[in-house]
This record gives sequence, C-alpha cells and structure tokens, in this order.
Amino acid sequence: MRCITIEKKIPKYIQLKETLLGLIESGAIRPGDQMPSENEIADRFDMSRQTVRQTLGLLEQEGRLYRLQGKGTFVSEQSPAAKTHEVQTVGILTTYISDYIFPHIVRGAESAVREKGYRLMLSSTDNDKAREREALEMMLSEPLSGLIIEPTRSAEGNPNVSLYLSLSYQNIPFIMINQRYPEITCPYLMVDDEDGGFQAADHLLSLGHQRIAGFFKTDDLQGVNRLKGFIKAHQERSCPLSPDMVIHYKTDEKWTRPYEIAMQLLASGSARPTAFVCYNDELAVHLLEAARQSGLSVPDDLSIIGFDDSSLATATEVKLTTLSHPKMQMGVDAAQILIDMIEGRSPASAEFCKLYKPELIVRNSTKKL
Amino acid sequence: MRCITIEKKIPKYIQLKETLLGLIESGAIRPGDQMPSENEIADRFDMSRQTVRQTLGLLEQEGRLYRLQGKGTFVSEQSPAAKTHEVQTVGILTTYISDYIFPHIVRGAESAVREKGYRLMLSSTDNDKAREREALEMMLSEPLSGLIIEPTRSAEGNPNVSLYLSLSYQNIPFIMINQRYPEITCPYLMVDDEDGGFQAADHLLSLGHQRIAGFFKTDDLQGVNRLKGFIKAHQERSCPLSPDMVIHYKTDEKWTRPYEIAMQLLASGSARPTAFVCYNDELAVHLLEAARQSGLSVPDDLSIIGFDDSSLATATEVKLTTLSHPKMQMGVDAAQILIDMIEGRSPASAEFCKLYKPELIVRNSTKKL
DNA sequence: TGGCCCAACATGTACATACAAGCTCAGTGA
DNA sequence: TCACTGAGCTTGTATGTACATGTTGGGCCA
Repeated sequence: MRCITIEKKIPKYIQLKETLLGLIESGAIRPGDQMPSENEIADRFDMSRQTVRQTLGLLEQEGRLYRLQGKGTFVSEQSPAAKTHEVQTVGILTTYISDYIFPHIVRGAESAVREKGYRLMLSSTDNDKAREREALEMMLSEPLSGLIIEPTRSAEGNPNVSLYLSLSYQNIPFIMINQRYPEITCPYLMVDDEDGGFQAADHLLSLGHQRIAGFFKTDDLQGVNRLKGFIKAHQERSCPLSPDMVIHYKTDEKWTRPYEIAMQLLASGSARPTAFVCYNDELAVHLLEAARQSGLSVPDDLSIIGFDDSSLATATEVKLTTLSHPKMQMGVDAAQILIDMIEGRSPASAEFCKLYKPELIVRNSTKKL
Repeated sequence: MRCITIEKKIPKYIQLKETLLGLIESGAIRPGDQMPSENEIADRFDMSRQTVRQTLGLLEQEGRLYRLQGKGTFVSEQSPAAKTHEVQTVGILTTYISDYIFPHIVRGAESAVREKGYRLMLSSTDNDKAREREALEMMLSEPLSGLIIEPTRSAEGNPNVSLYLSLSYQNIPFIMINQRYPEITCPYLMVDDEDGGFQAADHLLSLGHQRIAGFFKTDDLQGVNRLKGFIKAHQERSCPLSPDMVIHYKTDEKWTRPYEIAMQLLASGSARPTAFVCYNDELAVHLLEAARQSGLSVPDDLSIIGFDDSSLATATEVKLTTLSHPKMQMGVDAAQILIDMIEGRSPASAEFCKLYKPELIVRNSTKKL
C-alpha cells in the first residue's frame, strides 16, 4: 500500500521524460527524427500540453532535443556518445617541473593517466606557497576528477590547508607524493628518505669512515628525513657525530653554502672529513668539483655518496655511488591509485601509504678507508 | 511607431529576467539573500505567478538562483566571478616529457601560461605517431583555447595532417616548436640547428682539425639540420669530408650504435678522427666515455663538442664545449605568442617564425691541434 | 504558370486555478 | 517544559484557456 503511494509520487513530467528517453534509446525515435507534436503527446499520454512542455523543456535543456518554433521538436544527434566517453581530467601539482627528478615523476604520471583515458593538467608552484594557492584555484576552476600533489616547502607549515580540506569536501580525491602535510589525511607515496639517509651513512661507516659530513637541504621534509637516517646510522654504529659535520642549507643556497662549507671542511687538515653524504646527486656532482679544487681525488682521498641515481651520477668520470629509487614509477603508481579512487575501485583508505625503499648503488665514488 | 512595436515584442518573462538580474548586479539583492516570493513578484510586477516561475526557472538554470521548496528562492554566491574570469586552457604536446631539455621547455610554457591566467594541459607522444593522434583527440575532447605542439618524428611524413587542419578549421590557434611539419602552415619557433651544426664544425675547423666525425640523430629534422650545417662548414672551408665521418643513428640506437662506431673510429690508427661533433650533450658525455675507454684524453687527443648546454655539460670533469640555446625561453615565447593569438592581439601571421641562434660556449673539451 | 494569401499546425508566451509538498513558527495540550 | 499540531507561508506539480508567432503547403487569383 505504502509502496504504491510512494511510486505514485513520481511526478508525471518525470515519468514522461523517462518514457521519451526510453523511446529514443531504444531506437523507436531516432536522432534527427521529429517528435510527435506537443498536443499529440498530450493526447496520447492523457495529460495537458503544459505538462508535456515541461518535460520537453527538461530534455531540451539536457541537449537531447531541440525545438524549432513553427516546425516541431526533434531528437538531437550525438548525445549518447558525448555522454559515455566524456574525457575526465586529472591534475598534477609539483614544486618544480624541469629540475632533476621531477620530470620523471611527471612523465610517469602523464603516461599512466593517458593510458587510462584521462587528460593531465599540469601546474607547478616553484616551491612558493602563494603560487600553490593560485595554481590550485586555477586548476579547480573547472571540475577536476582528481589531483596528484607534491607539497610545497612542507617543513614550514601550510597556509593552504583550507584549500585541501575543501577538496575533501567537494569529494575530489587527491594523493600526495614525495612529501606530506601532517595536517591532511590522504593517501601518499614517498621514498623512504630516512632509510636512504641511513643506508648512505651506514655504507660509509661500514667502510671504516669515522668523520662523515652530511649536507642536507632542510626546507623540505625529504632533506630532514634523510638527515634523520644519517644521524640514526651514527647512533646505531655508536659513532660520535660532531655538529659541524651536519650542514643544513636551503633551496636558494644550493649553489653557494654547501660548496663553501665543503671547501672549508676539506681544508681543515687532520680533522678533515673522509666522506660526504649529499642530499642528492646534483649536490654530489657539485661537491665532486670542490674535491677537485681542493686537490683531493675521489674516492681515494674522499668518498662521496649521492641520492636519486639521476643521469648526473654516471655522467661524471668518477661514477657516483648513490641511492636509487623508482622515480618514474612513483608517478605511474600515483596516477593509478588516484584513478582507482576516482572510479571507486579502491580499497585504499585515507591512510593508504606506500614507501619506496631506496636501493644503494655502489659505484666508484666510495672506497674502504 | 515600429520601434515601439519591436520593443513591445520582448516577452514579459525576459523583461523580468533582465530586471531581476539588474537588481542582483546593482547589489539591491545580494548573494545569499532571499528573493521575494513568487506571488510577491507577480503582484509587484503585475503578472501571473506562472510567468514569474518561468523567469525564475531560467535564472536557476543559469546558476544565478537556487530554489528550496518550502523555504524560498535565493541568490547564488559566486556567479559573477565564475562568469567573468572563466579560466581558459592551453595544451602542450611534446615528444618526451622527462628527457633532457624538454622539461625546460615545458616549464617555461607552464610558467608563462600560468602567469597569464591560463591552465596548461600536458601530453606527450613518446615520438609515436599513433599516440600523437590519441593525445590530440583526447586533449581536444574539451575545448582548448590553443595548442603548443612539438612535432613527432618530423622527418618521416605526417599521417595526422588532417587533425592539424581541423584545428585551423575549428579556429584553434596553434604554434609549433623545435620542428615543423612542412605541410602545415603555422607560426613556429625553433633553434637554428643548421647554424648550430655549422658553428660546431667551423669552430673545430678553425682550430685546425681536419678529420672530424659527426654523429647525428636523423629521425628528426633537428639532427638533419645540424648535419646540414656540419657539411656546409666543411664546404665553406674547402675541407673534404669522408662519408664514413658522418654517422647517422635513430633514437632507439642512441645508446648503442654511436658508441660502437666511435670506438671503431678511435681505434683506426692514423686515419683516426681528431674531433667529434655530437648531436647533443647526452651523446657527447657518452662518447667522452668512449674516449676514456680508448685511452685517449680529452681535449689533448680528441676534441668533443656537444649541443644544448644542458646540465650534463658541466657535470663532467672535462667541461664540455657546446652550443647553447634558450631552452626555457622557447617555452615562454611559445606560450606568449600563442596567448597573443588567442586574445587576438597578434599581428603574427601564419608565417610567423622565430629562429634562435645557438651560441657557442667554449669550455675545455676542444683544443687547437 | 507563377505569385500571393491564408488555413492548418507547430511552438512560444501569458494567465488562471487547484492542489501537493516542504518549511516555520505560534499556539495548544499533556 | 516539552512535544505535537496546524495555520500560513514557501515552492512544486498539474491542468485549463487564450492568443502570438513561425512554418508549411495548398488553393486562389492574375
């Protein structure tokens, strides 16, 4: 009884809409065909012309019909096609596009996204919070199906939290790579930087090095974590670590400060470090130059270890020992997990997390003491 | 008289719509405010409630109003903002994203595009014609305001010409970078590769080298043009060029063929070349290794010259002499010219063309014989 | 035969009425 | 005091009528 009452609550004009759509979908009325006139429909379905008009208005608004005054009402051409494979868009927001390992991440994401039939919207923040906001707002000006985000300057708080929260509110899935804002709960992928830092230091310690200088960029969490692992390795091996053997620098100092300090350290006689752990290969190559300038040979006088296994690591004459991680794969994985979330296939909770263990690649820049 | 008749032809519900919009725009009714009820409006403007409903339906459809049954009709929040600076999108289609100099081009384009308030859609072809088509079709599934295209494998014809022609037909401006399809007339930006090849060879010839081997990737026009300049320099200097001093290779052979041939050439005794001109820095670094393997020192026994002035050029111990060109600037210029075209500011005809003259950067990998 | 006009029919505009359904709030009753 | 009810407002659904406007085609007239 109740059921029937509820059934009956469906308005007539909606019922008519479904009926007409059925006729169109079934092919009884084909694209381009003229519909029966309003009066005819009204008679046939035993309703007033006004109600028919209301239905037709809806269908016209949805693009399924078009009406020509004086001529009649007609079925639109392409509607189902346009509706079924409408292409969706995924956004990726990175700090830098051109530098170093980022292109590989972007490339991985792009190829995975393209393969799944999505488009990729790209934006970068240049590691600037204001630009992060700008880019996010611009990307979201048209509906996005999902976002891959590489957080900007994550060690220094996050004025754009509200924007990220509004993403959740709008039900737009997103995933973070490389780093993560602690305030935001979302799936993320990152290299196990602490483990990498640990492996680097541990490798050198196991080779008998006692005075190891570590150069870390500390305005992002990656550098902080690598440093953490670096310290941990010293603790586990019970090797004392002098504070002046830990060199912090910021992104904009990368071509100045580490080099200068390296030169000082290398000139410091008997207390001179016998090994450098570098934040990444770029810096390692740079400090390799510092060693040359100081008249020291690598690895005989100084061991150097990099991070990322970039193309720079093997471009040098002394091939760099470094920590390798799947740069492009992270982009691919991020895209795939995100698309799983978009398409509702994912069991990946908000807590989902994938850590990539770096692999130590021993080449010729490190040597037993 | 006629005029008045025409005035009177404007339907009441349209008039009411304009009136209400006026009230909203003027601030008399503010976003979030409740509108007068349908009956009230009907009374005030002396029309039936049905007609008022028609107007409100239109405005609701346009997103200016929303209606809540039982509560009333309200003015939407953000409509004017969303309407006035609706964000447009520009696409960029490159062969590779992560390799080498492409990230710089993409970055330049991204930053210029973002600055102008556009969004950037990114896709790559992996130098594959089928994927080029796929990517183009996908990007165009939603309207794009313009496209930056780096042609795919341009030395081998172009099965996708029709797609590009349809761009013109749809009035979507586009611009090509790095290379150009000869069948398509459009503005383009490129490095003057022929001049670069010429400068490289000329530099070595002027240093007294007589036997110079040139390694060129010839499945794209860039390599072909660099080779052209390489040959031209020999002609102008009246220096004979033996055919086996010109090595062609294809993209997928880049890690094999040139290296092998270089090793052969370097082992060929008295006829051994005294200098290498390389398609790019990547290859130059690779052939630097071949020289080391052959026990030859650079630049004393062998001069090597690269192309692109990439980060690899200074990562090596022997800093590479190379040809520099504004990688990122090309992306910036492409974006700016394209946006000028989109916004109709451009006097740039379809024939517009900008050639970047490469600049020879002399470092330590070349030496007077 | 050719041009014109008008009837017939299509959708568009406008108004009237009636009742259904959802929200608010004041007043009632336990 | 608190919960319920119902009056009175809102928008939503449904139908009726009337006339305007645009399209087509057949029939009339020159």
